[in-house]
Amino acid sequence: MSATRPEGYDPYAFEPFAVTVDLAVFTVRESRLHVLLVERGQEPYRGAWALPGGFLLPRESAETAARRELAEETGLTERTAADLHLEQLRTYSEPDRDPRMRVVSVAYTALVPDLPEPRGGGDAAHARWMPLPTAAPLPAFGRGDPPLASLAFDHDRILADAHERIGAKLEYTCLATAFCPREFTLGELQQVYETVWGVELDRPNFRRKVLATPGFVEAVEGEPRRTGGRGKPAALYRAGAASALYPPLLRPEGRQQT
Amino acid sequence: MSATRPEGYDPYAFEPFAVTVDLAVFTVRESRLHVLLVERGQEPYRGAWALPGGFLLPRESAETAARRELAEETGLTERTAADLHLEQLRTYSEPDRDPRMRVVSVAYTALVPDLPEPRGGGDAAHARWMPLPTAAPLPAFGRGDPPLASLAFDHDRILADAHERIGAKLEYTCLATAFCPREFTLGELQQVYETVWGVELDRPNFRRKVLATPGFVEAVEGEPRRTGGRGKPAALYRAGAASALYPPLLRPEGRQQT
DNA sequence: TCCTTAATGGTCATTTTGACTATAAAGCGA
DNA sequence: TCGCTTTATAGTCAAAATGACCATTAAGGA
Repeated sequence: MSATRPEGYDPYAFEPFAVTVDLAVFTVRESRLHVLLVERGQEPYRGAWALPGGFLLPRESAETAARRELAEETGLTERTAADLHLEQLRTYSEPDRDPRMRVVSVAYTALVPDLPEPRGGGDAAHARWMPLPTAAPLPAFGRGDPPLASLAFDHDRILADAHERIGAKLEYTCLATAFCPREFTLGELQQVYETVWGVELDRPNFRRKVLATPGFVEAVEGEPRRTGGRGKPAALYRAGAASALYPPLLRPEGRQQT
Repeated sequence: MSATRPEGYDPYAFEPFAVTVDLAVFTVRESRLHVLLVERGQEPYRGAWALPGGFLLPRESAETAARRELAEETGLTERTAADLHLEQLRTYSEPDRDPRMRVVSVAYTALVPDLPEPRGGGDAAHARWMPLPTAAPLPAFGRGDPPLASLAFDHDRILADAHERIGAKLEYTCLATAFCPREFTLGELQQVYETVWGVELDRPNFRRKVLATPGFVEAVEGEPRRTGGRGKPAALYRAGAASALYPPLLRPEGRQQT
């Protein structure tokens, strides 16, 4: 198919690459978007933070490898991790992205509800939830947080791509519920949107939109939650059967984009 | 990071994979969506049709390899091909997707205006534009077309994913202009939407929407085209500077999705 | 008990759609 | 040359969806 593979050329003569998966695992915690990072124990980038990930096993698909890593890094059993939302982001293959050798990495994005601190076995001991810088439009939260800006390899780029992708997918899918526990209030769901997008939304309008979208959420039988929360107890909902939002729930700043 | 990589494990000991790119190159021709296919000259799947593609060169990124293949298969110079729309679709890595060996393939989607028949050098001699089955909602066109339904490897799946992706992207990006020549009429642009989506759109409404979206298209200075076309000559437009559509141009069937 | 904080229930004006009608400007066949 | 057909364009009108607000309800806390 190319000058590099003329007729008669041996198609078995290929350049070998190492293939890995990298995970951008997000959660919403205390109105901040957090990503799961691990501290590197060896060169290159020893001591730097990086996205969790690892090599594919010989007969594993990237998806399988990603779910395995997800379970390990979050400290959940694979069985529990099987329910988490995981989707392929894109593949990074720049020749020099890893100084050691040629590594092609398939990146995945995972959305999880607020989990306990990562207590995985193995070297996940160095894993930690790191808050992402709050987007401009929101009131400035803790400005003293760890400066998340120079991860190992090209992981800054992967993280940025992942953040952008989930922001976009919240618009036209029911993905936001993946950040919530099994039962949640509309206020919590709205928090997800506000946190990921970095904007504030009008509560009544958000509620109207969500409830008007068939299959987005479904009410839990009886009672609202009372919790220690200050205001009026909110009704509880579960994720519905729909996967797409129609019409979409567009972020307000969309107008300003080019 | 895992039981397979305990502390002290040599991270350099990785399983080698072959890495390829596969291309789903689309064009709109005579109100049908066409994809570029090549006939395989050797086993496996000898004689079957497949998406064009090939191995990454030692120091090439997947993107570079994809653009190189695109130029070769379409018979365009790399310089010309550099202007074509090319974007990464996703990566396919099932262990047995290639019977010969472990191959991880990064798939790309390309959109091109109606080009002459592929006359590439090398083995692109077996390349051909193949019409895709017309989606249900449209009037049944030539039902006697080649049954595009069992491509080599997992290329059916890749093709289906690519088709779905471009359909979705037409909704919220200005991508449709990538199918058109440099100057085009609104009727031609509408054709793109109708062809990819397999629906009919209301002409005045389509026109209103496109012209109301700043940066989608811009009018060409003077005159409309007259061409042999039957009706009133249409005004000519060029692609504008915008890349996103806000609000999006939603396909009508959206409602029926889950 | 009064105040503050959220959740909910509504209203109203604007925007955006979707469905259509009407007019203009070619090409064609008789 | 005269209709007829075809495609482009200009509008109209009502329904649907959004954005901006106001009001009420039901806790928890000082």
